[in-house]
This record gives sequence, structure tokens and C-alpha cells, in this order.
Amino acid sequence: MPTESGRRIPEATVSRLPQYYRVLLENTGTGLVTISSDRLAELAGVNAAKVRKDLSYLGSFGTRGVGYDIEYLLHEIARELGLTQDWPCVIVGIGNLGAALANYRGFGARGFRVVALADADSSKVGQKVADLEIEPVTELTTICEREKVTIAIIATPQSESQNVADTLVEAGVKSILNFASGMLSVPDGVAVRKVDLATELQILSFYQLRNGNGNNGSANGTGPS
Amino acid sequence: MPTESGRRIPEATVSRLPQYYRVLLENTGTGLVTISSDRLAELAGVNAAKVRKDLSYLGSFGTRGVGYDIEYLLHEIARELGLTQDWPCVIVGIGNLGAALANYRGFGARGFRVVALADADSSKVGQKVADLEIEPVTELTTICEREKVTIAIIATPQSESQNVADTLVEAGVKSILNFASGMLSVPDGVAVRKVDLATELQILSFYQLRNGNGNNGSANGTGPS
DNA sequence: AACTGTGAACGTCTTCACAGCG
DNA sequence: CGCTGTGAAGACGTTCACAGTT
Repeated sequence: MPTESGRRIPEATVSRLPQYYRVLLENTGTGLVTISSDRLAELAGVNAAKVRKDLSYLGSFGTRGVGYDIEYLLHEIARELGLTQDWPCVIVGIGNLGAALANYRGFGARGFRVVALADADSSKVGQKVADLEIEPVTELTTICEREKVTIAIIATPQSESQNVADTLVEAGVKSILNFASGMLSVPDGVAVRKVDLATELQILSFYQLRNGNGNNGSANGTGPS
Repeated sequence: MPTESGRRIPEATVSRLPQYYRVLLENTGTGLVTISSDRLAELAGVNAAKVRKDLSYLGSFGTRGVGYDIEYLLHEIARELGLTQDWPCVIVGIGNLGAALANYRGFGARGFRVVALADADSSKVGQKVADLEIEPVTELTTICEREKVTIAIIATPQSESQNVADTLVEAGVKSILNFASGMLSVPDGVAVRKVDLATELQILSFYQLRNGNGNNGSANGTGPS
């Protein structure tokens, strides 16, 4: 895992930056100019020391005795996460979930525009979902090039997911969000994040058995308050 | 048999058990009776030592020189995860995502039955989705009691999510899968897992910027491959 | 010989506690 | 004084390497 510059940001920190970002966004327009690590921690549901350490990886732009300038911090996090850029996305597999994702307005931060939809089912091809026409998955390479796709969302059945991923990688896509249940093999340099509903439910099931235990998964997760 | 006193299973292990379970399921009916940690690791996309250590927390039921009996292992993992039981689920918030989840056949393991749907929008109440009639969210407490709901899925806008969670907790629900973007405050003893699409995309965006970096997320979390 | 089970080493993440600055 | 930034300690997770078992 090569790191290009001296400033290596731990993975755990990266996965929390979006939470801080959201909290900060919700605090703009409230008249508040600064926010303390304590307050930010409370709103994001984490420990204050963790907030300070996380932010210190981006540089030290808090003011002692005062806190962090909200606007400035937002800007810095956005820059670090690449939210100042436009990332055209394609969704592959327009079933229930794929269609819901296509329509999902809550993709939150701007910059993630769904620019194309693809499906293997020829009876779906040509239909419109969220103002986009579904294209045949056989055209995936062409689509990625035409739309300069950088992020792909796979919402196909698991049986197709590896093939789709291979095609995407071939077409130069470097980031994949995978909703299919299996693991994807991709070359180094391609990032994959997985969202698996069955897995989440099974983990909850475990903690349900062990009740009275406030534990939960942390990775993406939420801590018990 | 190993030390059997403290059977505490690390959280990281719990979050991988569903993956092993899925892989094992896919290997039933292939004539194979046993599987080695090496093979299981390869299929699950993890390190073999990790597989052995993870499974050793459940007890030691591999056979040296041979591997693990697939059927037996499946049974043990299912028992540990509580997949032998029935967990009635309610989905709150039947928008695009909630409806897709209601229709989602891929909830994978049996046992997670969606038994009720609720929404705050009165124009949706009474409509049928996935053969279930949408009920008013004001009835949530009644619904949970009537259906003996153990797991709730929140797919409402963030603004409603905390209220919904409070009601669910009040009604005795101990496990929540949260698709809304914010954090939920819940008492100890209630498990929350969060799935946030915007967060996932933002994390991918980060690694997109730092390209050439072979990093990726693991099951839920973030773990370099 | 093949493979598991596990102590020990190592690396990463979290938390504490306080020095340092405004 | 209030709050950040951070070294150091500790908890947790992963990986190695090999003893032990069939």
C-alpha cells in the first residue's frame, strides 16, 4: 500500500471524515462560526480525542481555546475527500435496489452524479429510470468511456458481479461500490467497498442473541451512544 | 477441546462469520465434505490464519490434516449467529429505498422476514408493497408488539430517524439497521448498524484521489485487502 | 504429509493525560 | 481558563510460525 506523500491518513480516519462533514454541514447557517472537538464529537457520536486526532491528520487548523472554524474545516475535509470534484457514476443492475439507488436523492454530497444505467435483461433495456435510459450491459465499456465514469455501483445478482467488475476494471474504473453478496477480485489500485444487507442483518442477529450487550459493529458503524 | 470458559467472540470475527457462512453455503452440494482454512480464506477473500483464529473462537471443530466439515461448520456458524431462529422485521419509511428493501429477495439467509411496513405519509398508508399493507408510523408501537418485531430497518429521512428509533426502543426493539444518514442515540443494550451510501461514495472518492493505492474496504469496514 | 490451533510478535486504532497556545 | 495537538499507554486486530494431531 504505497503512500505518495508524507501525510498518510489512516483508513479509520478516512471512514469518519464523511460523518464529520455531514455534521458540520448541518451546523452551517446556524450562526455558529466555530465548533469544539467536544461538540463535534457529541454530534458525530465519537470520542473527542478521536476527533482531534483525526483532524490533526489533515493539518492543524483549530484554534486553541476556541475550536475549529466550521467553514474552513468543511472546506478542508471536502478537499481531502475529493468532494470538490465531480464523480460520474454508473449503476449496473437495475432491479429493485438498483432502481431505488438511481432514484435516491439522498446521495448526499453533490458530486456523485448517476450518469448511466445498465442491465443484462433486454426487456429492461430502453426503459427509463430516474430520467436515464437503461442500456445493455454489453455496452458497459463504451458507456464508461463515453461518460468518463469513475465510480461504478454494482447492484446485480452475485452471479454476475465478478464479470461486471472485470469489465469495469478493464474500462478503467478504479472505484466500485458493491451491493452484491460475494467478494470481488480486483487488481491493486482498484478500491472496492461492499454493502451487504444480509451480512448486516446477520450481525444484528448475533447481538440480538447476546442481548443486553450494547455492542455493535464499528467499521461503518455506529457505536452505541 | 479448548478453553471454554470465556466464550467472548471479537467483534471483527462476528462481522466475518456471515461471509464464511455464505461461502460455505455455496460449497454445499458440490460433493465436497470438508474445506481447509486455506480454501475458505481464498473464497472469502481473507488470510488463512484469520479464518482459523476466527473459527477457533467458536470452538475447535476442525480436523488436523483434513480441514473443517462443511455441514458441521455451517451448523455451528448458524447457531452462533442465530440464523436458526426467526427474526421478524419491520421497515419504517417506505420511499424508494424502503420499498426496494421490502421487495428485496436477496436478504439472503432465511429467518429475516419482513412482517410489517410503516410510513408517516398518510397517502402511502394502505398501499400494498411486497404484499404488505403500509401502516401509519403512529401505530409503530402496536405493530412491534403485534408482530413481535425484533429487528427494525429505518429507511426514513434523517430528520425522522431519531424519533422512529426512540419509538422502536420504547417498544422493545433491540436491533436497528439504519439507512438514514445521521447518528442514532440509543440506550445500552440496543445494537445499531448503519448503512450510509453517501459515506461509502465519499470514501471511494478519497481513494480515487489517491489513486494507485490498492486500498479497499472490507465487509463493512475498512480494511485494506 | 497435511492441516488445525494458538502463543507471540507486530501493527493499527483508541483513549488518556497533559503540555502548549490563544 | 478553554481548547487544541500529541506523545505515550493500552486495547484490539492481524499475521507469523510452529507445535500438535490425525
